[in-house]
Amino acid sequence: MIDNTQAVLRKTPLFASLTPEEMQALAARTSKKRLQRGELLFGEGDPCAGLFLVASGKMRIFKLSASGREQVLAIEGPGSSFAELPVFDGGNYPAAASASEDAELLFISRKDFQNFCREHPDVALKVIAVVGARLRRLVGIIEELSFTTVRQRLIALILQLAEAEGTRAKDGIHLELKKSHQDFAAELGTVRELVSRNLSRLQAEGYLEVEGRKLVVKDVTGLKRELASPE
Amino acid sequence: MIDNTQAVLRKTPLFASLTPEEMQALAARTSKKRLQRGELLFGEGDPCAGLFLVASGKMRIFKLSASGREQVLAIEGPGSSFAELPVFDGGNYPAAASASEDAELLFISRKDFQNFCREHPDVALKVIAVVGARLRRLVGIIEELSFTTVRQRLIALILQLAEAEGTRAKDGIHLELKKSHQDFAAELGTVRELVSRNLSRLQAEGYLEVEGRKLVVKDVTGLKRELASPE
DNA sequence: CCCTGCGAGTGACTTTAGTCACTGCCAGGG
DNA sequence: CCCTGGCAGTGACTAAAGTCACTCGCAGGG
Repeated sequence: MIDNTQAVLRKTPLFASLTPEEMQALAARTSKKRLQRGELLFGEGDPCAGLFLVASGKMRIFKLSASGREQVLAIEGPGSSFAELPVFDGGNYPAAASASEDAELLFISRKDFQNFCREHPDVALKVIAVVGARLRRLVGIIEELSFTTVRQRLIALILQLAEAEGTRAKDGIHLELKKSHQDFAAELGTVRELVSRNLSRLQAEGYLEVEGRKLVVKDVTGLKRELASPE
Repeated sequence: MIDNTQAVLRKTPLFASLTPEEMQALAARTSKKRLQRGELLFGEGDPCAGLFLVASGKMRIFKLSASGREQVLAIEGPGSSFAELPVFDGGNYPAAASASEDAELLFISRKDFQNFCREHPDVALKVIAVVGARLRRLVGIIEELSFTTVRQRLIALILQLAEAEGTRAKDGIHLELKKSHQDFAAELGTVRELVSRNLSRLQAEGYLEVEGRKLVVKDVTGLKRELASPE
């Protein structure tokens, strides 16, 4: 499993450009962590211990409201890093992280990472690039929350999933949902019931076929039209 | 006005730690720009020309929706920089920027700034810190949009303004609003009418005294209670 | 095999948000 | 002095969003 560590580093944009020796050095400073689906890695406001890399599985970065609602900020898969930021500014984690699938992580302590950055200035530039991408995504979330309806966000999410993991058939694109409505609601910034209802409604309107967690997207262009038109 | 340039650099966190010679070198590469209140500096999606520093006035960074609504992402005053990000990742500006007050800016072209960063690795670390702060603010906006009502956001904004620029009197904290309801609506992610209505309602409930653009916050603790309690 | 618990679907309802249309106010320019 | 244009307030309405309270179905554990 140890040589695996370097493979993970190589797949992570932050470190992909390191020489084998540098990787070796860095790999020696990582530790492993396993999480089961649903397990919490850290909570919002926890002091920042260091940086995490996703080796396998998926991590969910989210905010939790006083009333128990969740808002997902990001879902990070293999090759992604997260919590880079508090490592630098010394603040606490601004959001919580839990495993949305069983996951394996690599951990690098704050100190080690900071030292490493000082010795490898180009890594700092990579950090900026990664953080920049994250920032763009957050701006996207704000845009969606501020300008669009739950219905539109749901449609956008479905189209995205269909594109990414759907299989084309002659009656439409088949798609298997891997999460509960609850989870989708958290990603869309709403509640379970609205996901359920909007799915039903989209089905009633003929855009979709819903059967349990299996979806058939029947009218992609129609859905896209829904996104574009203001009503 | 030219020596002024260095004063601005010194006030900007990104460059505050440079030596006088470095500042000199950098100052030589900046150009000035003046904007009148309301003037647009760049639009969303424009290709990124470089980095801007605020010398005086205020800049509003915002998103514009298809239907004409605005959502403010940040307001940057003297000493702030903005558009650092696209400088690095080469993408377009993710949002638009306009002057919310008459403003003077310093401009540094993408190339110059990149070269400068390469020669001064510690500046790159500063960039990370600045971007980190920005990211935290965006997460805050998402949290507000997702979890709170317009009413609560308005209350939070008023309390913030009262704290920052209000004057204490025995009938409450006096506060002069410097922007239109329209502008506040854009900051809160809603529409003019709701700002107007919610202000009236807060007055009716005895929390505020509204008279044109003059506000008297009469019950700070009551308002804070409104923020905490879910209803 | 029953019980339990989670996830899903839905009806009925309340509350917020947003839209439209109009009125009124005031400041500045012609 | 009138006209115009930007800003503010509000009534009346529609439409989203969210809440509450159930019911149903199914999978797993005891």
